[in-house]
Amino acid sequence: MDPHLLRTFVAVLDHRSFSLAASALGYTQSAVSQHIAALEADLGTRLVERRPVAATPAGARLMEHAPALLLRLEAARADLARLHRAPSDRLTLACSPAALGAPVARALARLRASARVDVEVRVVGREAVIEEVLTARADLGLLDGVAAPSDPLPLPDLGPTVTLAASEGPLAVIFPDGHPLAERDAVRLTDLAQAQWIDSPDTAVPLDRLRAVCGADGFRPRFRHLGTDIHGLAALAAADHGLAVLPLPLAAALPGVTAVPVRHPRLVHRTELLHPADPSTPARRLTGLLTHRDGSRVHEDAD
Amino acid sequence: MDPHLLRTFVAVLDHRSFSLAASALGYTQSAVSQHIAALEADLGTRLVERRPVAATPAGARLMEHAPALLLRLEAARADLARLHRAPSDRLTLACSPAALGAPVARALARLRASARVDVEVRVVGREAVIEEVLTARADLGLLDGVAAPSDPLPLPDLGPTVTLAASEGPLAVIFPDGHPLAERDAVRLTDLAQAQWIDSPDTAVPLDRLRAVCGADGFRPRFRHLGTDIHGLAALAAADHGLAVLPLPLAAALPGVTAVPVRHPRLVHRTELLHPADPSTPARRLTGLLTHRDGSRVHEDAD
DNA sequence: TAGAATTACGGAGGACGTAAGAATA
DNA sequence: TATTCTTACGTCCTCCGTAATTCTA
Repeated sequence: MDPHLLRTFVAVLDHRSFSLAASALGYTQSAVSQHIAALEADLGTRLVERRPVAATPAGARLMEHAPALLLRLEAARADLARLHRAPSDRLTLACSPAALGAPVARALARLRASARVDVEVRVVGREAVIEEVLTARADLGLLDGVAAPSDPLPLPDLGPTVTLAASEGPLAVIFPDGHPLAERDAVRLTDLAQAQWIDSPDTAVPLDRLRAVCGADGFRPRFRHLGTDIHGLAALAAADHGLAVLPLPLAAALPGVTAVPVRHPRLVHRTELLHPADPSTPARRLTGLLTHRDGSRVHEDAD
Repeated sequence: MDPHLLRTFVAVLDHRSFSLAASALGYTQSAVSQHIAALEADLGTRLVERRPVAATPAGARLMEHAPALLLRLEAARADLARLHRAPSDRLTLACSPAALGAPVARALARLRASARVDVEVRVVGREAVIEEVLTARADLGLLDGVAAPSDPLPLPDLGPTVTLAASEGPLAVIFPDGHPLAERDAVRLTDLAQAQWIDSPDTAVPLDRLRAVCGADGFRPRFRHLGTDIHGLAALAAADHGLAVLPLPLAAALPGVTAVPVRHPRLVHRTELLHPADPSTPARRLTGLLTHRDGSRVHEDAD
């Protein structure tokens, strides 16, 4: 279970090919073959089916461990490296799309007004936000999702190196303009379980999360939208491809769609701040700006 | 960051000695010294101070990663091994002390009545429960704690290999018999923040958890009780060394102390079932018995 | 039969033990 | 000065590349 072997194991299954994995990792085919053989010998099981290359049941099980393990390993190294890097005026913020709203933009403006700070915001998928923070490619992360009021978002293990802060606001469903339900003051999510939904796991609230949080079946995806582009999602929703759940302030400003608040179940759109154990000075300042406003937390509905 | 190096790094800090770590791991002193040197070279930082042996700041940081990392690695291996082990009539259950109440005992009785199953229950500390399940030394785990009603317990990352089920019941504070507050029908935890508390992190509800869940400071430990022995804790509480929080049904049966229900904040004693992805047949049956009774979940207060 | 994984083999480098050398309490 | 860690060095073993071999779509 040498991490090198795990890394090539993951690469082999990702590429569905020994040779492609080899060139991706800078090895020869032969080395990759030996890695897989060594791993299989070590674990006493066949992990990969060849021709075509695919995971055996045991390999699939290992694939549930290996990427997380490698990420944690890299995170540990990045965490140590952070201890010794020079203090910087640069702030890199990894952000899921719906977490980047007006409050964050304003907090960044205040940060730049108060000191000379170069800012880089990277809008990426939810899992990538975690990855960027853990590996110190970003100084801070902002991750949005849906939860019961004042509950935290369910996050995978972030290790000892990050903590959380949050803001909360109302949720909305976006309907195409003129849709019968777009007239409503509010909707119940459970009434819409059987509607047409767009699954946009990185941009909107993922449908499996809606299912979990509503405790209801339904929310079956008929249309999948990959990427981190809220406007594109709005265009799809406007063209009646399906519904999606977004934070209300953001959804209300989208063209071609009407945002209707979610009334039931009682849920909020929540943003968590992923905060390394040992943040840079600009990161610490932004954390202060984001989590305190007149001594209380930022609420998006305060806008 | 070879796991072998991490393992000796952890052993060195655990033993506060290179030579002790070496003999514990079956290496020579020299090898351990080389391991530490290699790790320090790899990470570009001094990790341990010698004479006396202690962690540097960077080493302390690494110690927040390394044990979890090694556990996850062992967990992955154990998970794969589980796939290929022979079906067994034996059930090993790892259990935190306050999770082992009458409902669990009865479920085990029903299991044994319905089939020939050898049972082994290991009562261990909370962290050890997780460890035993992840490394497949136990088939199932039962872990108790305190949370808001219907909230899950905050658990560290359990990987993809385990899921949870739960039972919930009321909480109580134990007072020495005859204590003025022992007459009450109920108490508010926040009123007791400044009282004398016994910190018994593995047996009762850990004080830091009380602090977190009450959102209040206080609950400062003056007396620490290590081990997994509820009766011993009761003896200490009866002798007026301090208070502790336990599940009500269990606390009510303890000698020398009076159990007073916690009314506020609204909290429950919750038990989570740690369930491997691929459990043995007896484990699956016990899970069924524990999580369903007449189609609903077990509630300890149903007794 | 061509594309792709495996096996054979050799050289370079790494890992660990023995033993001698420094450092600190 | 005794204990404990470090360094030097030799051996063995592992790792990876080249190249020949086997497999299968």
